[in-house]
Amino acid sequence: MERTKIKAALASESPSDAICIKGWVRTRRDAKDFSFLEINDGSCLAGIQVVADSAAEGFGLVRDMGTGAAVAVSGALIASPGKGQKWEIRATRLELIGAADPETYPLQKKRHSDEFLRQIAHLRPRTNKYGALFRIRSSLSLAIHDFFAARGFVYLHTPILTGSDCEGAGELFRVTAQAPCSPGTGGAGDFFGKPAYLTVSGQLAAEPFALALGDVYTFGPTFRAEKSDTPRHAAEFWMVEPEMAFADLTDDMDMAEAFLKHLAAHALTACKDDLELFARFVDTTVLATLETFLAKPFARLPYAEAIDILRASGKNFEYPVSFGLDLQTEHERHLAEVHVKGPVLVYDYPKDIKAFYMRQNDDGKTVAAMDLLVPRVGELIGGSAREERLDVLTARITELSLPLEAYGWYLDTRRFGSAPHAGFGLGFERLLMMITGVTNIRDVIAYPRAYNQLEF
RNA sequence: UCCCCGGUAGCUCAACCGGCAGAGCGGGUGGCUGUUAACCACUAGGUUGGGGAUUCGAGUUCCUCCCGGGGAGCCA
Repeated sequence: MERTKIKAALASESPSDAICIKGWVRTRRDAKDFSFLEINDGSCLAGIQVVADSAAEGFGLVRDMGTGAAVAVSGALIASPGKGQKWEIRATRLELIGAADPETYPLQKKRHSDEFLRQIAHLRPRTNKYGALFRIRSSLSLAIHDFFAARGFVYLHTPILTGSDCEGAGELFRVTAQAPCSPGTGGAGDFFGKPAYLTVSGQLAAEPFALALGDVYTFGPTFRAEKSDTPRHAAEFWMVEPEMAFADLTDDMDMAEAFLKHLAAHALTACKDDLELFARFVDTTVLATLETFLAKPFARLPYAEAIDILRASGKNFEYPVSFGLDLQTEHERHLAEVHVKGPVLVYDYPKDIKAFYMRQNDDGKTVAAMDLLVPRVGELIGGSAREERLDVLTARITELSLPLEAYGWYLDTRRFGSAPHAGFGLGFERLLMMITGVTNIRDVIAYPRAYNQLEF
């Protein structure tokens, strides 16, 4: 008999006398002559209740169908006489596909700590919370493509391997085809004949495509070798990077705001059931947070004004606040959590604390850069208008003593048909943290990679 | 890399001033005609993260290493 997914079975309009489901036992409750089994197949948060008695073929195997076992159940889908569920399956045939030894199966039908589940990342998707998390992750990934597709963006795949150590964001992982400790590592005898790295951003590769296809975006893995051992950092994470031709910083901020609102709205509607789990057990404020997000325009604050606000706050910050210094975590939190109490776009940063490619403003002091700060998560988006003027960009590269020759291809885009353009990067895992209320980035990645951590 | 907290049964945690290592859940066995965090009874389960030191005696104090969590820096 053809397998029905539990999500579809639970959504049935009418009973059925022949249905087959396959999944994993979450819990079993035995009475004297019959048993209840709750089966989950990952298609949705809810499981389906199976009632089995001696009339069912294979009933003798029920004693081995403990938590974690893979089973197939055939029977009739009937309205449940019990409380708590609309439908249940009265089994006519039970099959044990894969047993799970109850003495050694690590997952119990009780709540486990995130720290414990992190150690069994290969089994945690079988829990309600992580099943829900990864369904939401999938759904939001697709929503990202929907958003850009609806606006005529081209989805661009930029390389994971790069020879450029000047992408301007963070520490890089080196890649080699040489034996460990070989003297030729990264040199002339190595695979590429020169040092190779894992990408820290697709932006520089995306810009030329924006200046050809108009609007493009990348969505893929990104690698940072910083020894940032915090709940908000991973060595491997996914980043969304739109890049738009004929766009300035205001267009950039408008796009970032529309993008996030689209994703928040999508989570509230398309991921409703899964999201409610997080609202109940992880962070009771997540739904309200998303609704606040949608309710009004994001606050926008020039950096200089943000500095004034921080100074006027009367707060005794650990780190100094003055024009020209980067905002520290405590400052970002004050702006997003205390001052605005919601998402805030801070823009026009001093040029000395920002990357070389950001467009210089006429004041000679600032660049057209923006960060989106959100409560609890901190920096969710970083973006800018790109310096499109060849002479200004060349001068800036020289001023910073960067290797001009390495940027030949990049500067070509400013040499031939240059145009204003802008873009931003969004850390996908941080978005998931914001939406679900999960506080550790390692719990929104299937198999997290971080400093001193490379398991599974 | 720095600062703080923690590591005790499969899981979550107790154990007072240094004095016999415990509970709940989970597991096993038995019971129960509709359960749903099922319920009731019984039962097994420990090198207290590793190493060293102090002491008549260390889960508890000291040193050191390992692992986990939180904060900072850096960033998305």
